[in-house]
Amino acid sequence: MIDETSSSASTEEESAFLAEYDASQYDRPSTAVDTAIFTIKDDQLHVLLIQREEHPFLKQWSLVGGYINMEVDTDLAATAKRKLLEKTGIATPYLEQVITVGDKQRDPRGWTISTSYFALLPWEKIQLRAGSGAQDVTWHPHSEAAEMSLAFDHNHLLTQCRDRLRSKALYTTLPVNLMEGEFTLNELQQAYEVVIGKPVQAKSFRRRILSSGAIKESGNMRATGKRPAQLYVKDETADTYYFARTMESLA
Amino acid sequence: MIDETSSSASTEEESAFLAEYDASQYDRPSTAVDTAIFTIKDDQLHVLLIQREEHPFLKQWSLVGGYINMEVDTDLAATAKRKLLEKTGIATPYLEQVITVGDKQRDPRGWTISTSYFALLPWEKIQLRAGSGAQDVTWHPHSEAAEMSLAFDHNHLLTQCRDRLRSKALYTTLPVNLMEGEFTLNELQQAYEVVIGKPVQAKSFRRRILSSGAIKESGNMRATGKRPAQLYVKDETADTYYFARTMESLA
DNA sequence: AGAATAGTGTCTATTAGACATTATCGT
DNA sequence: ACGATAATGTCTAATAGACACTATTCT
Repeated sequence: MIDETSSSASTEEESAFLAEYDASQYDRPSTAVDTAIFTIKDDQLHVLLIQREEHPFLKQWSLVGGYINMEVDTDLAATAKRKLLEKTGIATPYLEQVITVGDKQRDPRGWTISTSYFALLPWEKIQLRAGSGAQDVTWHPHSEAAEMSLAFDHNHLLTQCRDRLRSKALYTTLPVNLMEGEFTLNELQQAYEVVIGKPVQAKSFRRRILSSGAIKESGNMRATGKRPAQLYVKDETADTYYFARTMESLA
Repeated sequence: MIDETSSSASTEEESAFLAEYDASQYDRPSTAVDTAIFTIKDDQLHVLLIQREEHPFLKQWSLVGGYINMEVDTDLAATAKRKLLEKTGIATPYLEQVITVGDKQRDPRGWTISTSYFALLPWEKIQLRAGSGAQDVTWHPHSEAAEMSLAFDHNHLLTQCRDRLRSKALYTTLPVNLMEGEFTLNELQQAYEVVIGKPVQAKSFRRRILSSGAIKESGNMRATGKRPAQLYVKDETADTYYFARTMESLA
């Protein structure tokens, strides 16, 4: 059921309207994109933070983000990816939009909007790049970051991103995105446990993961002293798998 | 772990910076909020659409939305609620943020952002208000709306909202928000079936809902011809309940 | 009694939890 | 053989699906 007047995205009348339209004449909130970049390092969930070099919140730590550049960013995710590439050198992370906040209070300069994402990176891949002006960009254990006073409402955004990640780890194969190359099932299980914050049953875990199709045997074994472990790699053709039941996860 | 320089949201230096800051000097995307307002009417999922009175997409149907008014809207949800109140007279619907889209193409005037929400309303409560200028605001069956060519990328936003609603109906008590006052379990089951698009097992459904604590017996019975049915009301003190397992829903 | 709608009994199927047991390595 | 880590066997628990069956009303 197409409306009669619908397909006219370029009538003369509309062209005239657009020609006179001045995009900058109305007051608008400023718009940013902020990403909680997660990785696992030393058996702990870490998040990448940047120390601000400008007001407001000068010197305070913040998520990786910045304003949309309407010249170069084709869409919102492009802004997130651009900042991520600048700071970590990684172009194609797992990236998921979480929540958009916008109000009068979160920035002392007035009404602002920020769309938050979280990214998952395998630690091995990362080579940090000092930002312009030797900006301080460093990994913080999530537990510590959560206790810090971050810039803007980034504590809130970080919590939202963290909760989403933890919750999805209970019923999806998302944490597979934290792995790189070949890995054992026990290593993947550890990644899950770090994300969830609790141990999981090895047997249940293996049953679920292996039936999900998210990973496949690499053919090789890891010989680390005792009984060698089967090595797996991500099945790049597989989407994130959603289980019909959530894991309870142990006390 | 508080950074030494962190709590200084009002140093002299920062005050000076803020005083000189001119919020309008930078180019920014325009920012809107659009809501898919859902209700069930005649055993079909309906969505409220508005016929646009302005360019671009003049005369085409769109979701209920509009620009953020930085003067009156305290936050993003306030914009959604303001528009919803204007069109439906309802102030406190169930409202959930779904996705934020932003790119160069979705509006011919250039880079724009829209944050989408969906709202759930019981049909009985609604009294439509013709908008300013006798604007055309009407309910459309979702199946028809999905076939129409909506303004901007509202087909995409509608799909996202619809998918989120359907998906959550399989493992939460969200559809309870579509009910008003007293209702029978069969009526609630029908609401679920309309949202999901498939029939569900009565026995499983009753087991789940009654164990969720989302509703409680009203004490009254509905006498509609045959065996009378127990009437229930929402338990307003209960949050949306998340089941540990997803319903399969029948073919 | 019969029809219609409300609601239950109960059996099966699936899959997670628990945890004992076996498998395979290095020394 | 022993210790350690990898992996499996298998029993129980929880809950969804299927569907026959009972309950309550009206005519």
